[in-house]
Amino acid sequence: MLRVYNSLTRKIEEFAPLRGNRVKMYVCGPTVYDYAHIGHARTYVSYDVMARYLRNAGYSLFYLMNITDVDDKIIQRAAERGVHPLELAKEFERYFMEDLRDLRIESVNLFARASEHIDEIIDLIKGLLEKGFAYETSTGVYFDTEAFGPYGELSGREPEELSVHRIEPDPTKRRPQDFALWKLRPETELGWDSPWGYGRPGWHIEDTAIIMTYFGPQLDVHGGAIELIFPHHEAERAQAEAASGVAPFSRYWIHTGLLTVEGEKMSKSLGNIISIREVLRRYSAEELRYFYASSHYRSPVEFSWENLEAASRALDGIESVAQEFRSRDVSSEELDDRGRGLLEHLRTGKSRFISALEDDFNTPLALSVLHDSLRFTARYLETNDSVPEEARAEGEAFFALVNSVLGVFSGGLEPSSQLLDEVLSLILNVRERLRSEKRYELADAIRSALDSLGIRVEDTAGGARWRSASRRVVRR
RNA sequence: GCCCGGGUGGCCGAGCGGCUAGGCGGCGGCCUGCAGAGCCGCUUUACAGGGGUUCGAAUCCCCUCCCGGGCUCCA
Repeated sequence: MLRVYNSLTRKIEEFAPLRGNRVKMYVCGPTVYDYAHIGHARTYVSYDVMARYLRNAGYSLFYLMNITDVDDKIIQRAAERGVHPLELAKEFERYFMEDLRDLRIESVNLFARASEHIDEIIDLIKGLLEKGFAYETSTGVYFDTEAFGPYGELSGREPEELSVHRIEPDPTKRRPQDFALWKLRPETELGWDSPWGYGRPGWHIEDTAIIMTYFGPQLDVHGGAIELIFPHHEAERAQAEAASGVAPFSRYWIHTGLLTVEGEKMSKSLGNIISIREVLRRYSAEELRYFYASSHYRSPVEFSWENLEAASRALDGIESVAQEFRSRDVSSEELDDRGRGLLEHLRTGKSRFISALEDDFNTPLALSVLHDSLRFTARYLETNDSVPEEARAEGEAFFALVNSVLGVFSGGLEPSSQLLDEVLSLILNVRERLRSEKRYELADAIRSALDSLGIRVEDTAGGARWRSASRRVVRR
């Protein structure tokens, strides 16, 4: 039974979708005006793991993500470059999609652009005005936070503290905490006609409109990074529940912790950005995903190249043992005590791995279970040449599960092509010959040349063995 | 200032009333032409500080200190 932390109740709750085993999940997507960084990746990989887990556990998941392509920052950046805002947005949306692909994120069912849901946004605002949750002024349409009782509940704020503000509020608003649903803008700027005049939607309304378009008044999981809980998610919830009269808008509100660098969150304003593509030039997606999985999704995660390197080494050890395990001969003889022990250990390992994930997606604990199982396996391999077929099947199932949820194994665990196998065995045979003739310089040169191709050669007592090490993204 | 999270061994990071977490790094050993990986041993009587509750506290309660985030740009 899956249990998840719900930000709304601040408790771990049993996960039960609104209808049967169907799960509607929405995650706040990017504002596409620049390259995404590894803080964004942390969030998207976290939800990817949750999505993979849910599907693996038998849920029928529909995963929806918005693309914010209407936004002041996009407009500003486009003006600087002398291009149309939607052109600029398209360009960075393309880069974002490339990043997702390179991060092995394929779990999103539908991406929805704000610019393509203006009608729905306008309808939603109309509804809010009719029900008395919004009011019109000379600068736009605003949400009346006082009319919506539970405002502040999600982020745990009292009404009086909500009026505190850093930026001078629009003077036509009734209260500082009221927020824009529609902003009137000059016709020279990007915008659309509306019953209230030419302009653009406010920050929060696109998400609500998109969710309600595809999911109706309720969804199961609403996700995003913790920094969005206020005011963004607070506002989304208010808009939706006010408009539909149905509560809760989202059954579970899930928030990911932020990625920090030297203790501070990664953000443009601090100038401590490392882009996804920059990291993927040096480390594989699998290594980065392992790094993320090694801390809990709600905890802040401190990025450093050293920490990523440590993750890479840990993953390397896992792959090495797994590879060795699968390369051994299979024995179909009756199980002896040790064989039975291995089988049992792998079986309980797999179930403990699942239990860890069921506990609010505790990936660090799940990884420790994996290490534990592999250490046991490695010990077995120290003193046994072959692997009982039952244990082999159990191990394969375990690794397949790990990979389908976490996506941390690179080519090393995929079946390689026959041609590659044959070519490598040819090369390694020649190299063996060189070694037996003590021509080590040439043998070592071959090993290091293969290594730079992503083929790691390891000489063991039983002969040379190779595996494809993590594949870095190579962009032409 | 107010509101949320946190502070666990050299580093990362689970645990959240009793049971060796795990990983990375370092040192020694086995194996080995070298490298790598693995195995064995050590680093390991760690839980910010101070009070309390309890037979028993990293875990519960109170106080203090420190760090991160939010307080209408943000994944």
